[in-house]
Amino acid sequence: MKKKSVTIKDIAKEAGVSIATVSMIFNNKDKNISQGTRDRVMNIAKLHNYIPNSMARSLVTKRTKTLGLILPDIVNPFFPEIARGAEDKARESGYSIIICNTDDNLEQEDRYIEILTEKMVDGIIFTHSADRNNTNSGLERCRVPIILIDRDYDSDNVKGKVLIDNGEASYKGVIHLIEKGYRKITYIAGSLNTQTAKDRLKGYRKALEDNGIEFEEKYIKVGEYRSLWGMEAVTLLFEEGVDFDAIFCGNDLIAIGAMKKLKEFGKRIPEDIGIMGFDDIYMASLVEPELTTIKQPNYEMGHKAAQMLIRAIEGNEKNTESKIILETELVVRKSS
Amino acid sequence: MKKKSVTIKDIAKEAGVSIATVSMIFNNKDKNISQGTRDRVMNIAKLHNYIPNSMARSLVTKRTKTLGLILPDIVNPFFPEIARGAEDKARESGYSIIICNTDDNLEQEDRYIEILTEKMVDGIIFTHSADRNNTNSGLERCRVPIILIDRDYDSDNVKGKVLIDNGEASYKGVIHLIEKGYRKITYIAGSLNTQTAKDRLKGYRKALEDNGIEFEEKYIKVGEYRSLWGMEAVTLLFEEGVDFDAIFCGNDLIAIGAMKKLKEFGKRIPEDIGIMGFDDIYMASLVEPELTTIKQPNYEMGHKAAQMLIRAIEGNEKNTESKIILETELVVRKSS
DNA sequence: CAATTCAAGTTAAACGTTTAACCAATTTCA
DNA sequence: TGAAATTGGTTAAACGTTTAACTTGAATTG
Repeated sequence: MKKKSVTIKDIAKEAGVSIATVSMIFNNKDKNISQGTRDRVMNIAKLHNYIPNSMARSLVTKRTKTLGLILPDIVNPFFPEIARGAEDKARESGYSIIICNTDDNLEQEDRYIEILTEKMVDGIIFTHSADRNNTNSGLERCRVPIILIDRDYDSDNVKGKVLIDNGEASYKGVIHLIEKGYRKITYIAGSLNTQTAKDRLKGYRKALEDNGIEFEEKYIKVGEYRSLWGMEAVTLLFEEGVDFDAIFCGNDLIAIGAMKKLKEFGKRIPEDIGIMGFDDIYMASLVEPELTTIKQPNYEMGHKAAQMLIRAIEGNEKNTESKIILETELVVRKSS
Repeated sequence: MKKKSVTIKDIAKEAGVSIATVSMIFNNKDKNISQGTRDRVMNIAKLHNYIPNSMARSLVTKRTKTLGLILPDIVNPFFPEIARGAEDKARESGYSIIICNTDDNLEQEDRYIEILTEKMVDGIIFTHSADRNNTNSGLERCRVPIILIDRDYDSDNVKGKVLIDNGEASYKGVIHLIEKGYRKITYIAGSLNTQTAKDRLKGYRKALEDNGIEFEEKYIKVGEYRSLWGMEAVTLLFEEGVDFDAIFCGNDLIAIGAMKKLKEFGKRIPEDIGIMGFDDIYMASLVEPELTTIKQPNYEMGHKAAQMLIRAIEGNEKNTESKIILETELVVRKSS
C-alpha cells in the first residue's frame, strides 16, 4: 500500500534521458525520438510497472478523461441500461464514469454537480429531477458541458439532449388499446411534475379525444414509479368503484404491480382488463401474461448521450447544442 | 465552457492574504486565522464561486476521495443494489465512485485496475470473475487496497471480503424443498467456475445426501445467470426425459425463466414442480407465483464493502484483513 | 523587565506531469 | 559550399494546491 510509486523521473534517470523525452514517448508525440531510445524507455517503464499519474497530467492538460453520470436511482431498472450504454461508449473513447444517485432530490443534484466540477470531470450526463426553477441551480453554475437524458430542460450549459417523444409514444400506446377494443382506459401515472410525465398525459388525452372518448379525471391516478404504487392504484380504482377495462401505466414497474393486483381481484388479463406499460424493461417479457409496452431504447440513449458529450468535449466547440429524439416502439405482447 | 476558473491565487490576491492562508481556511486548519480574515476570504470565495481544484490537491495529498467499483454487469439486477449500497456509504464519507463493467472478462478487469490506479482511486471494490491464476493478474499488481464482494480470492492486496456462506445458503434452500416433499430436485446452475458456484453445488449435494437422496449427474444443468438459460434448461430437461419434481436455480433470473417455460409445458407451480431461486431480486415477489428464494443482503454488501474499504484507506493501516460473512435468509413464497 | 509564549499570518518547496522554446549536430539542397 | 532543414533530443515554466518551517509583533509570565 505504501509502495512508493515510480514516476516519470525515475524512468528518465534510469534511461539517461530527460523527463520530457519520456513524457513524449508516452504520449505518442515521439516523432523526434529514435527507435532505440523509445525501446529502452519503454522497457524500463514496463520493468518497473510505471503507470503515469493522471492527477499530474490533468493538472496541466485540464482534461481528466472522466465523465459524471447523474441519475435518480440505479436500482430502478430503467437506469442500468442507460448507465451501461454510457459506460460502453465512454470506455471505447478512453473515458471513465463517476456515478451519482440523486433520488430525484434537487439539493443532492446540486451537491453532485459541485463535487463533479471539483473533481474536474470533463462533462456530465444528467437525468435531472422534477421542476427546477432556473434561477440559480447547480445546473446553471456548472462549468462543464452537460447532456440531458430523458428529461428536457433549457440552459446555456446544456450542450445536447437525448430524448424521446413522450407525447407521440403514449399516443400510439393508447391508440393501440383503443384498437383492441378497450374504451374505458385509466392512466396510472408515476408523477406529473416532469415535462416527460406531462407530455405522456397529453398523448393519452389526445388519443382519447381523437377517438371520441371523453376524458374523465377519475381515470387518472398519480403516484410514483414503483410496483407497489401500481398495486395500490388498482386497489384505489376498485374501492372508488371506477368502471374501467384497461390501464395505461406510467412505466413497466407500475404495470407489473397493477397486473399482480388485478389477478388478486380475479380479473383476467387481457380479457377483462388490458394492460400497457412503458419502458420495456427486461422483465416485461417474463411476467404472466407478457406485458405489452412502449420500448424506450435505453442502452442507445446512454450510448448516444456519451457520444454527444465526448464530441462536445473534444470537438472544436462550435456551440453545437444538439438534440436527438430517439424512436420508441410499440411492443405488443399478451397483456392487451 | 472556456470560462477560466478562479483559483486560490485569485482569492488570495483579492483578499490581500497569502494563498496558504486561503488554503488553510478551506481545510479547516485555521486555528491561527482571525475570524475577520476568515470571513473576508470566505465571502470573496463565495462571490466568485470558487471551487478548489482537486487535481492539484490530490497531487500533493495523494488522496483522490474516489473509489473504483468493478463488477460484471450493472444491468444484471443483482448488482445495482450493491452499487447503491456502496455509493450511499461512499457519499456519506465524502467519496465518489467510478463504475466499471467487466462482463466477467479477465482482460477487461485487468485493464480497469490499471485505469483505476492511473486515476489514483484510493481503493477498489471488486466482484471479480471466474478462476484467476494468481500469477500476475492486475489484482496482484494493484497498488491500492481492494475489497472483494461476493466472490472469494486470496491476495496480498485484498484488504477485506464481504461474502455469504453459499454452501450453507443452498443447503438450507434444498432442505426446504425436501421438507416440502420434493425428492427429485434438479439444479440449474449459472456457472461452475466460481468458488461461489462450487460452494452452492456442494450445499445442494450435502442436503441430498443428508436425506438419503442419491445425487444424479443428469440433474445438473450448467449455463449462465440469465432467464433465457432458465428457459433453455427446462426445455433440455424435458427433452432428455429427466424425471423431476423441483428445480433449485442458480439465481432468480434463471428461476423466473424456468417458471415461464414450465408453465408453457403446462406444469403447475408448486403443485407439479417446485421452484426455488437465489438472490431475492425485487422481481421475485412480483412474478406468478411469487418466487421462493434465498435472500442475499445486496445493499448491505455494497454498504459494508465501502465501509471496510474506507476504513482500510483512512485507518492506521494495521494490516486489517477482515472478512465479513453476511447472513442469507430463506424467503418462502408461493413457488414451493 | 527580560524571557517566553501566542496569534496571525507568510515563504517556499513539493507533488508528477506537459509543452513551448531552444539547441547542437548532421543531412539535404541549390 | 553555405544556408536551410531535419534529427534527436534538453530546459524550464506552468498547472493549483498543501504543508512544514519560518517571521513578526503583541501579550503573558516569573
